[in-house]
Amino acid sequence: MKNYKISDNVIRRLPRYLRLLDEIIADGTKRISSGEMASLMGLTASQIRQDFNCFGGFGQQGYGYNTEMLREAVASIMGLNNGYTAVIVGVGNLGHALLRNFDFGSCGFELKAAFDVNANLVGDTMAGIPIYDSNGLVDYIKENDIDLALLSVPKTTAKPMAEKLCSIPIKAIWNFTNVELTAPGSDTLIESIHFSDSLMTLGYYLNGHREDHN
Amino acid sequence: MKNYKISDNVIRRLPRYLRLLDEIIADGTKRISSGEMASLMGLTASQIRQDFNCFGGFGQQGYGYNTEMLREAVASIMGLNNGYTAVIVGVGNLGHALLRNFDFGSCGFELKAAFDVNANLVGDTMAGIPIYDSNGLVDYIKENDIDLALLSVPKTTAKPMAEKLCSIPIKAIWNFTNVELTAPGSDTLIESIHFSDSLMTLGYYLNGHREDHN
DNA sequence: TAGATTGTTAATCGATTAACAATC
DNA sequence: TAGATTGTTAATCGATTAACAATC
Repeated sequence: MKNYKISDNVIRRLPRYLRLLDEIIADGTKRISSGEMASLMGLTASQIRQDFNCFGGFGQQGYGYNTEMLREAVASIMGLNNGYTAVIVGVGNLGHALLRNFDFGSCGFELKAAFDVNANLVGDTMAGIPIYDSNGLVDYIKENDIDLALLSVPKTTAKPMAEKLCSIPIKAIWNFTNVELTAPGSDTLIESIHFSDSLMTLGYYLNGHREDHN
Repeated sequence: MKNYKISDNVIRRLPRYLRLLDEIIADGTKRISSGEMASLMGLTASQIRQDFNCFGGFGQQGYGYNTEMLREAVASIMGLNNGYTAVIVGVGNLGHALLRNFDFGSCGFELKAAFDVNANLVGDTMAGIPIYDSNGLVDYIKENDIDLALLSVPKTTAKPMAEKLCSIPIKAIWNFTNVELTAPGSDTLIESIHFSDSLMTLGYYLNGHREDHN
């Protein structure tokens, strides 16, 4: 593993490689060349080889890449076997849907608990996940050494809650609140899913600028 | 409006500008310089001026930008006033949550209807939105000239459903299925929200590579 | 071995940053 | 007017693509 900075562009292609590899492994494909991957994904073979060589050589000249070995290498880079732990903060419609639907395990995370202020929810168990009172959140994170908080509270409480989490500090926040969050003076990583940014981007391309999306 | 290609990087910053502008307009700020925006957003003043100048000059030398004018300019570029129409395809947990929670209007879209195969849901109205049988989806889109389908069906039906939508063709698909979709031979725009890509990226940065996220 | 395909260096392309003249 | 800040051109930086020697 090299020490120089690997660009975020490369990192964000890794999950796509993983997705492709899972698909072709399920089909029984044992080996693949960078050229084949390229045409399946709409990238160049050069770029794919460059990407993997940021982390070391996973291929073999004249042969290509062993799909299962490559899959394991990418999984390991992404920390999929690190047993990260997560909690959900805010069990409204969206938190609820993610709790029930989202496969944390396939991303290397174990969902341990959920937290809400709503007394009607507190004490319940949903899909095997206990829902606790938000008052106990900070202590729970400290005591159980939780890595990540999925933040799905209402917009109005997003910033104070994020600040509280950063001050623990928790290692990472996965932000679904559609509020721009920063972690000044804290090491907490913040990764946001901004639904509206994504939809507005589509609005732009629908707005007569469709030449070149995808 | 220029005719050369504007990069996707620029487009994806526009919603962030909009978010900032909404925030400072709410605070009563009437004008702002590129330098002030830059420090609030962690960008450079140069980049901000370059971004806006892709679409024409919205500022005034010696003064800066009028926040409300700039907000309107960005909104117009993103097509926020175009009255786009949308339907939800698949009313499971996630589709349900988006139907109830997500503010389509603030992105320039009007949610018209939802579709599902589940007979228990068909005929209901949720948050003012009727739920119809999926059998009627294609006709509904054609007859009502729907611009966008939010795709939140189970993984297994994602590809065939996407193909069906592309063959109409619908103008855009907003893909929440976590399946890689393409629209070969069709003009349909596809924009995907891959939750797991986002979470795996966090996994990477948690995995001892934290130097430089954000 | 000959053919294929990687790993890696070099060339190109595009995006960001810096600089500054124009101008409000 | 003088000061401030844009719009825009030029310089830099980084990412992608091309080329090819290494090697399985």
